[in-house]
Amino acid sequence: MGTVTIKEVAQRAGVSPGTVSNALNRPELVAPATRERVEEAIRELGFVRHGSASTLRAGHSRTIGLSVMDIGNPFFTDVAAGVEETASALGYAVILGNSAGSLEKEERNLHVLAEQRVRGVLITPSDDDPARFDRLRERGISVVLVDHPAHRPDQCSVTVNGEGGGQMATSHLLERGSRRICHLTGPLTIRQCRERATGARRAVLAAGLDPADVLEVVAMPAMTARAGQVAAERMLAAGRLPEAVFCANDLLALGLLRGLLLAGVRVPGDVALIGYDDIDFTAASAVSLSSIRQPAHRLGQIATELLLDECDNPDTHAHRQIMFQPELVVRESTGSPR
Amino acid sequence: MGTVTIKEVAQRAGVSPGTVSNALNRPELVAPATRERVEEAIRELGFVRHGSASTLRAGHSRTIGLSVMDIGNPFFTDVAAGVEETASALGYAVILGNSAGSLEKEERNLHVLAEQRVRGVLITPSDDDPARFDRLRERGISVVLVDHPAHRPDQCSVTVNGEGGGQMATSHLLERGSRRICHLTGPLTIRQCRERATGARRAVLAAGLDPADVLEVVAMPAMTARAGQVAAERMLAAGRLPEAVFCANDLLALGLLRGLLLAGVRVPGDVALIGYDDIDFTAASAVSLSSIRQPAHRLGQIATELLLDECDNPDTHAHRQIMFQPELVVRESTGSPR
DNA sequence: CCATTCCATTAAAACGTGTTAGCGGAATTT
DNA sequence: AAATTCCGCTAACACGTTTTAATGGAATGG
Repeated sequence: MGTVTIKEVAQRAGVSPGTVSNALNRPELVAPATRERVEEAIRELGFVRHGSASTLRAGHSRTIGLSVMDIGNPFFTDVAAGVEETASALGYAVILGNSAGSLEKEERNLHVLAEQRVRGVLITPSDDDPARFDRLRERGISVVLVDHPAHRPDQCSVTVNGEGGGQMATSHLLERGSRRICHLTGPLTIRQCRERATGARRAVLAAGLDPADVLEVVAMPAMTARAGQVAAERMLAAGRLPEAVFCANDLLALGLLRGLLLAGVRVPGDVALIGYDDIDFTAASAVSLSSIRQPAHRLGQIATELLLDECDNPDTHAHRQIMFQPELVVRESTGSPR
Repeated sequence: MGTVTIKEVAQRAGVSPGTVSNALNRPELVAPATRERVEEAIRELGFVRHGSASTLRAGHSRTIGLSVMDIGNPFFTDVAAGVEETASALGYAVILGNSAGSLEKEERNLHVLAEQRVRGVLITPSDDDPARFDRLRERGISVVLVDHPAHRPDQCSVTVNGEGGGQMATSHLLERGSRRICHLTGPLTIRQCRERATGARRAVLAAGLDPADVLEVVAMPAMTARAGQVAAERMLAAGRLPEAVFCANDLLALGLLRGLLLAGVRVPGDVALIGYDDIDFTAASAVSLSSIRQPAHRLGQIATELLLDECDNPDTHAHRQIMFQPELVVRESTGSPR
């Protein structure tokens, strides 16, 4: 009961199991008439191919793994949506893992993915160790890094220029006239945070100014709205507000914005504010938020295409490190002070 | 090369393949000394169990499927996070599908999940047809409905009381003194929208008022911030603003809020506003948004526990239809007019 | 000391599919 | 008409694991 196998389909269609398999996987090998009979038998019996048996015999599966750092962050949600859309269109299933920033959890996820013999893995790694994925690749599991540059030429990666984005945001604040800028960011162990900070510094230098005078970097332990609000409270307690804040993340920016507004600080009048990621909600916030837009959805699409190309055409595949350019979106929070 | 099998591990440890399998799955059957040898061999060779072979032989996998309606909606993201967390803790992998509201896509997802022989499926179905999942259950794939009530006692479901939530929101507006209320919602083909609308109506009746006088229902084709802003523009064009708006969704509410504020309408002074879902961003919006909180993360957790219990203890398992109660969260957007 | 029980281990048979080599017959060429 | 090529199909094995029945040896009881 329950499971109907390829054998029963064969019997019903009056052919051998091998022919049914061919009709499914290499239809051009089987005569139109028999193919029709097989398809009818499949429909009548409600046959569904046993993916595990198929994987076992064929040596590869129709699934890919996706390991992200924070499924709660809309940026990663957008990436995930792009991945799911592309993979699904090509008949691949996506196994989702949320590392939540924990290296241990990430390792556990990768182990599960290895057990499932996924065709490949898309991952936003929590650390910088490039050797960590070698074990996977030795097993024939391709790896594409998402939002993290590959260190070596034999690996694909898809990123957005973080230094460029940081520079863009900071230049915008400088052009606006701000000369005391705070860069509110997350743990500097996170590469994206480091990049954006570097970009900020570079923008100050490019303007012929001394970072020591102009730029103060404040790193919070988390990149959440909650952390942003805490940062606001600290700034207010310290007494001396910066003229502008560049947040490494829209969530931080939204929290900071809320904290400042609650205390009666005017934005952008007293403090200008720019975030990063341009998530959907920035436009709807108290003061609409200027931000650096990243093509998250597209990132997911391209990463998936790269991965599946690497899987399906291992010999012709050329490893690529693709870097998208972010885009400055100016809204009210850095508008001219009224 | 690459794949190291149970056989090689057995050879290295000087035992038979069967013993290695036992050491992995039923350690109590093998003597401590040999178990130690086996574990060492596994470590040395970097052996990873072939999940497909295991599934094929054992007849069931360690994966569950999750099919949601809109991965971009923070409510579902929270659910997904709860699911991933719980499943992962129990050693299960989660295959993610995004139906994007399309029935056809949902069917395709379910087919993929059936092929993968997932242990069970968590689904937020796009329609009301209860028979649609029978085919899955015949194949031994358990189904738990998420955010959708089960019609039959032999099926688990986890929901949040939508009528109650709708009533709660509307009563709150009525108590506040509003007598011309607009209910802004999405397609009424969506069950959640219907429920909330019913709740709104019931609240009006419970207050001894006539819905025809008090309540106007406006259904948008989508439940996005964009749609909310369009709704605001229409209201303004129509000239006559309601005293209060109950939105079936925070995204709609945020969009509406933005549209109203841009036109100089005061919230809650001219129009009071309440949303639904209480997503993270409501607190950070222009005017912080009153909303109906749903325990999304918990929903995901419980649904997963129910599903895995049904899988692991099919005889003792009691099907349950769990309904959570939502919670009113009052913020500025329904505060007393200044 | 023999019979019994118990324990740790093994050999071998599945699970459902993909694939390879080969077979018979029809179509084509000599 | 015989020889060759081609086409559509089949038989049978392999993939890596789990599981059942069987095995041998140690421990226990009479």
